[in-house]
Amino acid sequence: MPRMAAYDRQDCLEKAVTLFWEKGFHATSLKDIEHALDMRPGSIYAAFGNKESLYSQALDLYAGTMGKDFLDNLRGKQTPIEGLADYLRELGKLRDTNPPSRACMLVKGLLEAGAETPALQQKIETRLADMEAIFRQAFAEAKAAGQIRDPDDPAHQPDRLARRLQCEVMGLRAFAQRSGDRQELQQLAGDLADTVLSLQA
Amino acid sequence: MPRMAAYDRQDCLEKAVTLFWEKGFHATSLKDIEHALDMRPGSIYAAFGNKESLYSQALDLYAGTMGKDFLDNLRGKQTPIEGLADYLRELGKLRDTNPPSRACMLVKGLLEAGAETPALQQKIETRLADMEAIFRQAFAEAKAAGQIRDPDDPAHQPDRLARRLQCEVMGLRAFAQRSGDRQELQQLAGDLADTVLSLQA
DNA sequence: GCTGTTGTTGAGCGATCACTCAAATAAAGA
DNA sequence: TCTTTATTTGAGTGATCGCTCAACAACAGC
Repeated sequence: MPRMAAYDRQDCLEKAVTLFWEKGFHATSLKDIEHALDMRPGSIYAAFGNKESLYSQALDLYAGTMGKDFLDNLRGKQTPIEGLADYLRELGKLRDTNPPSRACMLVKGLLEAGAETPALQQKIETRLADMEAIFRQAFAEAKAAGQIRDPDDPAHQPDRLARRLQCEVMGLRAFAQRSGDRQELQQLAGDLADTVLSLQA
Repeated sequence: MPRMAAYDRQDCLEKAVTLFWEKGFHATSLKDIEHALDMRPGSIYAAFGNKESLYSQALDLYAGTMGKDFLDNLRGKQTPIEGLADYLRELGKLRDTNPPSRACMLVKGLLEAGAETPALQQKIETRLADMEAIFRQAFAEAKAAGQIRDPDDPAHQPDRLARRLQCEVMGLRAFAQRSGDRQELQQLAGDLADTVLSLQA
């Protein structure tokens, strides 16, 4: 019957992630989007709604990909704890592999989203809570497997460890946004990873 | 001779800090600034240059105040290490005392500043490096006083400890931007503070 | 080829952006 | 009081913002 869409939706969203991740929501104009997606305004609005909606969908794709990558990374590691430590260590290499967007897109969004965009705020909070839950689950599995030292220490409960890990990931990736020495970042990531490893029974 | 300025420069910059800190650079319009400073465009441009220059001067005031507050906090504490730990613990209360801007303005700027504003990028990097140096100095004093455990551990060198502390402060304050439970933030800050305390000899 | 349906196009909408400048205004010295 | 000099004012600049929509183009069934 009708005409087929000329664009690939997933491909567009990936390009939108790249663009928004780098420039942020406010600094990205529709001109930028038109150029990045190679689409004209009408098509963009027909496909994704408006700028905020496109950003929101890009956030979903980003968060989903991040969560999936994290879980993939955990699988195949000796223990959950070692997997978590490795994850931090990997973030130390982020400087070389992923310029110029190193900070977490969710954190960038969290710090940028104001009261004028409550829907974005809520989405970002939800996605961050999702990540925290994934971390908590990993720590819970480690604890269930008896791999956490001092399991009765209240500071070693999965939820507290998860929040702390998320805090450190946020900090590390914000730190990584700086233009400082490559090796210093890797060293910092290693130090944070060692802290996680020291939790091991 | 001439007419005196009707505004107080320092007072204006403080208001600019509050405004930019909350809304970020891009989301703050000149209308917002006119209203916050109670000045008309011409006066603003005569006094501070342009929007970017005003933001830059606000960053300076913010960073200076933060550094000063941190050093004031260190004085009067039993040991440097305890002072650093207390600083982290205090950040856990940030949720109640300082809404709605909890994340560090420098970090917000770092994640927002793009290649279009290299001057801002540079200023932010410099200011973050200054903060890192202040942290390093505090750890160096602690080490000189023999208050650091395992002083030969390379991970316990002042520069590495400083970077790690800055990373954790960045993370904690980004985390604090979330609307989550008040007590959870305080708990997280406490856990991070305890990690610092565990460095003590 | 024709028709019906949907996707694509891009000129252009009103609003807002950062910013300017000539005129009005206020204070200090003559 | 009058002149001089600096500051304040706000209407208005061109540019860009996010976004719309009537016209056009492409495909599937007939």
